[in-house]
Amino acid sequence: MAAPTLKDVALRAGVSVRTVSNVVNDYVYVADDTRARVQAAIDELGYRPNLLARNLKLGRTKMLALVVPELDVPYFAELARLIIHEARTAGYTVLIDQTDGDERRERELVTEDARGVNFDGVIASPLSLTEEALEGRRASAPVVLLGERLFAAGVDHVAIDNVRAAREATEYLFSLGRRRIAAIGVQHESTGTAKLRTIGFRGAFAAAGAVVDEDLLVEVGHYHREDGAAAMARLLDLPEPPDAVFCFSDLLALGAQRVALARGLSVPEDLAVIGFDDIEDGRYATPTLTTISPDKAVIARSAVRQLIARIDAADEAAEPAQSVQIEAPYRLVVRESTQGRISTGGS
Amino acid sequence: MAAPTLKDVALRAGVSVRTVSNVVNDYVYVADDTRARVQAAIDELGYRPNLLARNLKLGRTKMLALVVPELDVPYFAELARLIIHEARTAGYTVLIDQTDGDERRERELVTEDARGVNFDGVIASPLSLTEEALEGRRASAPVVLLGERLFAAGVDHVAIDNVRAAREATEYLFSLGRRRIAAIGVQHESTGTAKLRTIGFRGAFAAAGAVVDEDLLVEVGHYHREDGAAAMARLLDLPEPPDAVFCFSDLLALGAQRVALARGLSVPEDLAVIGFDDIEDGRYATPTLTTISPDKAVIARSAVRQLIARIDAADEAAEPAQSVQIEAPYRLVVRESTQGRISTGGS
DNA sequence: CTGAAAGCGCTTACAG
DNA sequence: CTGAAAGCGCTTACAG
Repeated sequence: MAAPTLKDVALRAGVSVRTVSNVVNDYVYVADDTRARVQAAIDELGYRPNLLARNLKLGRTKMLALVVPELDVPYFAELARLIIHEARTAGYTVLIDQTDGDERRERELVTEDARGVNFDGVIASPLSLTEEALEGRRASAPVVLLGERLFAAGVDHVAIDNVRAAREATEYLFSLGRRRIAAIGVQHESTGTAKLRTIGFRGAFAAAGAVVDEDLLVEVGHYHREDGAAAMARLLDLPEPPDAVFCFSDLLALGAQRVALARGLSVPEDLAVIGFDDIEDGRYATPTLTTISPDKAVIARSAVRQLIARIDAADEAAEPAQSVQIEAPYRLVVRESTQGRISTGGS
Repeated sequence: MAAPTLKDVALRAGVSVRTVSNVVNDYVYVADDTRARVQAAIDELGYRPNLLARNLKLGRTKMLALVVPELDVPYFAELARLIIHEARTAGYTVLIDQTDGDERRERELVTEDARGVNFDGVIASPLSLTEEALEGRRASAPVVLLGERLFAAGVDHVAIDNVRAAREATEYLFSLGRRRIAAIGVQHESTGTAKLRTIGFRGAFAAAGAVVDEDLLVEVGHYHREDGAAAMARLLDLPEPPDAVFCFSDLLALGAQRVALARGLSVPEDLAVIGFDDIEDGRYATPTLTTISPDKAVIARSAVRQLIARIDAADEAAEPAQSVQIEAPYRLVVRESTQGRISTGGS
């Protein structure tokens, strides 16, 4: 009843465990007849190698940890899907650590010593990780960070140019003739994405020679639909409501759009809405959502490959190489929420 | 540079590894001063137990595998979030296996011998697993299945009563006075959810003394937005289009609704739409989506607890207990897509 | 091409 | 309450 071991197979095939191991691991120098005999024993016994023992011996697990704040945020779910796919292609399984945005857990997972642990490396999309936390990091498992750019931290990153993307989104709204342009998603506490996108937003105003009405910059606790909804409600209660809004995530945009529509506004006629992330949701909303679309496939692929390269490099005990900053492409995807209208006519 | 081991700590504290292990594992019978001395050594060395070694020794990993077709389908993402949360509460980490609906992979993960593997148990939400596959299963790791009911298979299940839920949804449409009621989501190949919901749908017709117009039953390849959109387009091209549609998932419903709106129909005036799953998406769509809402928290909690109970029972080597069928509650959530309208007026 | 043997770092039955 | 020692099931340097 106990699972057959390498030793059981060796006994049955009349060879040493060494040879069985060689067969199991497709080692080349095994005589054909030996291999056949061993394979027969394996099949008869239904032998399957014990991964736990292999892990201990080799010191690696062929598992990657993916650290995300919330798996049910579509952007993370879509990214997770791609990352799992890439990892699988490379022979790795993904273990998900959901932090719920808890900074302490993010920090632990990314900065703590991770030797002898169940994964070989970490891909993390931190919400609130500070540069200081990263400076003091003593993790032995390689880490690749997603979606932020905390320079000087000596950690590999994959991200789009958030400043430029945000500026493009805002400039596009200017180009439509909008003048009272709001932004939803500012976070003063943030060291990351929110700050960069705010800089881009302001940059577009500067370039247009326009002045930012600070009342139109709305801070949010999270990047969820409900935060977008609450923010929009506040904006619409202003004496002079906006005629366009740039939301720092598609979820914020969908929440904002919902409130605008529910209050009887026409989108885009009365209010142009643009989001960020290009989640599938926005492609089926009515109106469909204009958005900044980061190339998630490139982000996932780059992150997995870079991480695995680090893992392999660690095996060869080379000196720690320079940290790498990978810039993924993005594009502005124009849909109905800023330009078209659905065929129902209206207004 | 090498990570400190139990032995290093023992040497430094002047005790045996046994004692260090006792301290690390909070074994009660350790003298206070011994404990203090060992703890000091642990802190000085920065010792952290090697999980890989512990796994091998104990034969378990405190990891659960979650097998889902696609992580970026919101229903699975929301469920995954809850499952990860529950697992964490119980001291388990979750490893995600994404099958892309590939039946072979589903089968392998659920039915193969899983001794000496990186997880202690499996929660699976199979798309195409057949009863036969389950009959022949020789997995040693416990399995809990989600969302289907393949009786007689001797595997634990957690599911809502899909037949009753589907009938209720359909009866509700009848109660609104709708008569040409379509269904999107039929799958003739399916052994699971789709079949059960179809039965419920037909049951409502039977109860109402109405005849199902087979042209209004639309089969789909997947339960995605695009499938719902394509199905709706077909229905609207019918000489006598439906006045209501029951979609077997919210994604199908959102796709269907999008097409209806884009063609200038009013929802719910011209077409009532009801979905299944209650994903957050539907709560912010315009109009908001009426749906069957399975209690995902209960599903996640029941699944994790049942699985862990099996894992613990296996430790005690009791005889394999009867399989358990856990029925989770659900409710019909009525929103704008079947009754209200947004304040913009219209029609 | 293959064998005998060490060792990865833990946990724990057995003594005391 | 603690020690000395075996063993979980692999991989692999060392010989031959």
